[in-house]
Amino acid sequence: MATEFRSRVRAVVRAIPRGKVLTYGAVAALAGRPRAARAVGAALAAESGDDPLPWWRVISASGRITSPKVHHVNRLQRQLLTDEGTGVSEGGRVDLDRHAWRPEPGRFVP
DNA sequence: ATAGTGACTGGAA
DNA sequence: CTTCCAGCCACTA
Repeated sequence: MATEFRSRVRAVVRAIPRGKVLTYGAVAALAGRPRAARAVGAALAAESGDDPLPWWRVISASGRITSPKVHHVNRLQRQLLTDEGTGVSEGGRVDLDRHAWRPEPGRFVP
C-alpha cells in the first residue's frame, strides 16, 4: 500500500505531457505539499517500475538533471528527454521557461 | 517516539 | 561558475 503522498506524486507525474517537464518542487506543490520537493525525489527513487511513470520529466528547480548515485540513470534521463523533443543542453540543462508544464489550475486539487 | 537519509531548494561564500 | 549550508519532509529502521 502506497502512502497518500506518494499516490499523489504518481498521479501528477503520470500526467506530465510528452515534451514537458516539472521540477521536484512543482510536483510537490501539485501534490499538495509545496515544501516536500525532497520527498518527491525519494518517492521516485522508490518506484518499483511496475507502474510506468515518466519519471524522467521531473528535474531540479535549476533546470538541471539531478544525478543519483548511479550515473548511468542520469544518462538515460537525458536520452529520454532528448528523444521526446525536450531540449537538453550539453551541460544537461533544460530551458524551464520553454518546457515547464503548466497544468490548468484546479486539476490536482488536494 | 527518535535518528538517519536523500533523484530538493534557495541563499551565501 | 562552483561549493557549502541550513531548512524542509516523507519514509525507514
